[in-house]
Amino acid sequence: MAPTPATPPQDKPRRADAERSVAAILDAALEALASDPDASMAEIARQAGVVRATIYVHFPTREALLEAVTGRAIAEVTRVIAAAAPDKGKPTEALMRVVAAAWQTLGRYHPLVAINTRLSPAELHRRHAPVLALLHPLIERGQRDGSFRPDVPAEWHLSMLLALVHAASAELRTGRVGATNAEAAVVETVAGALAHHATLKP
Amino acid sequence: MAPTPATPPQDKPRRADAERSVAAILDAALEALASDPDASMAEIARQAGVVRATIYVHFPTREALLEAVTGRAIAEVTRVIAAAAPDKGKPTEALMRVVAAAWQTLGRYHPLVAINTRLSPAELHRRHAPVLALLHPLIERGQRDGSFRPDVPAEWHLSMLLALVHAASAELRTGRVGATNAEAAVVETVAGALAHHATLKP
DNA sequence: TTGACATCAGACACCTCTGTCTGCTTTCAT
DNA sequence: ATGAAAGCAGACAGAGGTGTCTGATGTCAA
Repeated sequence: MAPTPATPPQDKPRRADAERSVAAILDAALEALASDPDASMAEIARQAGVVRATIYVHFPTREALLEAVTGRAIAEVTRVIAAAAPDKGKPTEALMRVVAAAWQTLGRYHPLVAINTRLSPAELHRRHAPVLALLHPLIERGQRDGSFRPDVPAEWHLSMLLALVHAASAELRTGRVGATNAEAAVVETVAGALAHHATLKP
Repeated sequence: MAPTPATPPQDKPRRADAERSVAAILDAALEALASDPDASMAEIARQAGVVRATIYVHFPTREALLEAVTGRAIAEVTRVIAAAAPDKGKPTEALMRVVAAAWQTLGRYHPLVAINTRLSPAELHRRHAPVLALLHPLIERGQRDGSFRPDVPAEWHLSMLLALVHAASAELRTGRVGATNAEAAVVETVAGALAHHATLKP
């Protein structure tokens, strides 16, 4: 319930070595939590080349570290989506443009997606709230003009979108599909999933 | 690696009260793990109205209990899917029929889906192997005849299918969508996601 | 009815993780 | 160059979890 700030930002100007440590810790957390979403602080510290206590200098608790890691990624994706102008052009085209943009940015954060699997659906939605809020008008616009299936709430489409993108990211990590095909595949899969195609109804 | 049997079946004929205990434990595990996938053995025992040690009489380890709970559901869904004849009729129609059948059976196991979120993608695929094996030929058949997008491996489609059904189940549990709409929505969402629609490609 | 099975109640050893604390040393900023 | 900030090393208490065990009590099946 507490309005925890996503990233514990540059409140106080940190010293150069502190800045380096924080970066190393965040990167290590990203990697460590990718292979094991329950990775301990000790494991993260080890990968960061840092002593465990050092983490607690910058992040008061494990939870805070998690928030910082995910917040960084979500914030970046949110920026990219906003830049892709979800409110411009035909809904289907806008959707594909937005998903493509998000996917590319997500490229740097595929490890992070594994963390999502440790969240309850409610918590997952809470963390993705900025992204979902940005997309909600687009979905409704598409439902009004018949681009997207109108007989479900917009939240349904948003959940499916989220699930597909995350699953695609996981698929990429397994190596079952190459990075080259992945972008086109995820864009079209999402577009097809939300689309309102009368032909499919017998 | 060990070929653990999904359900520790009726090796030895258990006594009537033992049978009752096992059932209560499995049901309690289902519920407990739904609200918290990390629920402890103590919590499960409490909900089952049983002492913790009793669980260990029937399930040697926590892992084994988890296997038993998930195995029961997967086995049932597998049976239902097989009964829906995925190899008969046009691929798209077969897919919709199969998804609808699976979804209905899944109805009793929606709590269980939460457990999936604690599994790595690889582990998730392992547990769903019986289901995926059953669907694999259908996907390939649909790719050959142009029903499903052919430019991705069949495994891609299977992953997206799995992700959508699980997400839909989660969506249902949040109450954001009613049970009445859910079946049609999930069926059409899946069908649209896998479909090969040339019109979407600009 | 009787003996084997199952449960209960409670304890135990063991483990892992978190968060804190205490010196001591290194590194940065001024 | 000097003091403050940051890091290291290692320890600590506390919480919570798992799996095992014992002995007493209840329950089923033949």
